[in-house]
Amino acid sequence: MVTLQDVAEKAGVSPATVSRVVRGEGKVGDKCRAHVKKVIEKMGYRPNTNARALASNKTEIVGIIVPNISSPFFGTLAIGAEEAATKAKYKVLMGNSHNEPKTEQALIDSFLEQGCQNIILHSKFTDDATLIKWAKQIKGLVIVNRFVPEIANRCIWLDNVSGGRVMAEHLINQGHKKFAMITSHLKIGDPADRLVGINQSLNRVGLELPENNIVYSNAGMEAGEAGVIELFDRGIEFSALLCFNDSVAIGAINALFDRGIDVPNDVSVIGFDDIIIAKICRPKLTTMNYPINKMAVYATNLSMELTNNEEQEEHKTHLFMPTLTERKSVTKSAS
Amino acid sequence: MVTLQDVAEKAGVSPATVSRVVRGEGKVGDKCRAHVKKVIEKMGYRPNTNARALASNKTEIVGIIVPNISSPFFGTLAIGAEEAATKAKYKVLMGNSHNEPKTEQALIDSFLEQGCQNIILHSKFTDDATLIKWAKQIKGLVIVNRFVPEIANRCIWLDNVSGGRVMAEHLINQGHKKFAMITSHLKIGDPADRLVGINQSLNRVGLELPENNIVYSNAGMEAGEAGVIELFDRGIEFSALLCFNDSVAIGAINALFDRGIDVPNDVSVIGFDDIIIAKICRPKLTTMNYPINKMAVYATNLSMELTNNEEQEEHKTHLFMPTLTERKSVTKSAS
DNA sequence: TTGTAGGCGTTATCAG
DNA sequence: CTGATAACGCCTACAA
Repeated sequence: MVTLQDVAEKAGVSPATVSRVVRGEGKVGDKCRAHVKKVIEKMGYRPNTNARALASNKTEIVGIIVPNISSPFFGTLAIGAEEAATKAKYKVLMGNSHNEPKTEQALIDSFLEQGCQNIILHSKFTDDATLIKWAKQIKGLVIVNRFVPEIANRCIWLDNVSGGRVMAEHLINQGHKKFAMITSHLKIGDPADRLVGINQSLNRVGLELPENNIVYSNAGMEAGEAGVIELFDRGIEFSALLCFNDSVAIGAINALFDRGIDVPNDVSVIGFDDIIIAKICRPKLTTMNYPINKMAVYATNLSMELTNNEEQEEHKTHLFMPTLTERKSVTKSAS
Repeated sequence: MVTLQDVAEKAGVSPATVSRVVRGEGKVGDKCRAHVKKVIEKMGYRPNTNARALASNKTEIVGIIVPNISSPFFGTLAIGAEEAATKAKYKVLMGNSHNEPKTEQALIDSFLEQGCQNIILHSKFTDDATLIKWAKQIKGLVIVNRFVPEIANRCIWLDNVSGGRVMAEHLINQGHKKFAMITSHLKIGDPADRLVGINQSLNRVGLELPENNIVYSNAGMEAGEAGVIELFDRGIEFSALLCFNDSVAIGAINALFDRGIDVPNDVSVIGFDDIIIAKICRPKLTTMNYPINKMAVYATNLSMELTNNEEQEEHKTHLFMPTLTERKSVTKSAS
């Protein structure tokens, strides 16, 4: 392994000078710099990241913590973060929390131990207080998909109320009047916000989504299937079904299909997230696009700015808007 | 930050002793050890990974390099590797090669720079010679989904010939006689091996897959759609369609559906990989299960054994078998 | 603009 | 069994 020292000797300069040209900082004469660069090239010198981290107490690593990277949504998040990190020559550490706060804490500790001060965190079950504590000890901590007022400027999140509003409006514009919904049993956060938006749009035109037309469950495909069955058991009539996310929507469509109900001709279904399978399923899903990739890129850049002492407006947060993606699962109401 | 020194002073012993108890190596008196441990606990000491790496020239990091972690297949791979790594208290570096050898090389360099000697690599486009070179300089390099004879004991791969055989057999057992296939345009590696297996099964019972019944394209959903159209343009008749992977299969099913052809009643379709969407699509896909998660776990453990100087049989490779997963896209032939 | 030297937190080799 | 004491490779004041 070639060290800074080796290069310095070969080039006939001091280690300090080589260090300067490697980092591109400090004053170095043009001739000298060119010469050193050539020697570095020739010897194939690569700085030792660990030594550098030890001496400078800094690293160029961003850590990504998500529930499960194999889900398309988080995979997309990870790709965005990785892209931004790689572009800045940062490395990326990855960890799956499986939605367990304990695991999350362990990952944070592990990353910190590695000297990683840039962490992109997607956390739904760790309490605000803990997040605030972490934010204090981790300069580059950024939270994705959650809003914590005390650390607003570290939060990159989505306007779920607006999302709910837009999806309901679209259905209204297609002439739908009878709605049902399959959403998450979590009564706070995203699901609740979307419901607020949906009701805003509905109420404005004198329509409503009766509580009895809402099935609360978890957020997977099975939930969509079970949700449809539950709605039928309750004897609910509806021409438009709002789903918490695309997986739920696809499960619902399958269950409807099994009962001989065609989507979109008999019932319209709308999803949320716009994950890859929304383009693959049949019918292709009309859904709200969640710009998670862009958000991840943004979050990563923000994190790096944070650790590089770049000026950040403390009293600002980072809110993204979901947008309607029209495909084939929603159509005009027959009535 | 609490250092080894701090602990040593507080405990009234030398740094060397603390280091010994931290690492659990070397001889330390029972009393002494217990006392030091208590102090460590009380002070909340965490070893500095970078200093450790610098001094010992070892790290506990495994690097994962895949084309694109947001695809379900690679996401599943990553989850398996991460799980095994985390269990051994290793950290995980992640990189996406996007199938570009240059990017792959850059990632390898980057990981090496970090001191990472455990690398799980999924590479299809880097040549054997380069892989062999890497294997020489990276003690814990393990290749997933590829066989390179010279470094056989570092290769974790799938018996694609057997996979092809099994999928064809299943179709034969259902009474199918007219086959078509949409596969990858790569004439070597996985696609070719599967084709060999398919032909073995077919030939044994006097059947065949004529070259004209094969469409070569890439491996995405669009390829499946285009493939079906191409087959019809050629006027091919078939009751069973073999697809290179699940995405292709789903694209094919959609294209068939658009033409009023029902799967599985009119045509049976079989996929490969058994990614998550195989359970989600309609009809649920009959496909070959690719145990990529297990393979990733295995690969990661092997990599760690390799760097820990555990005995490894040089003349051994690691071959996994795909298995048939029956769902709803294949049925008995009408004829 | 360039060089010197001390230090970052651990490991590991010797003595004792 | 325990304790000094060099490394490890690089950064960074401080000098020159």
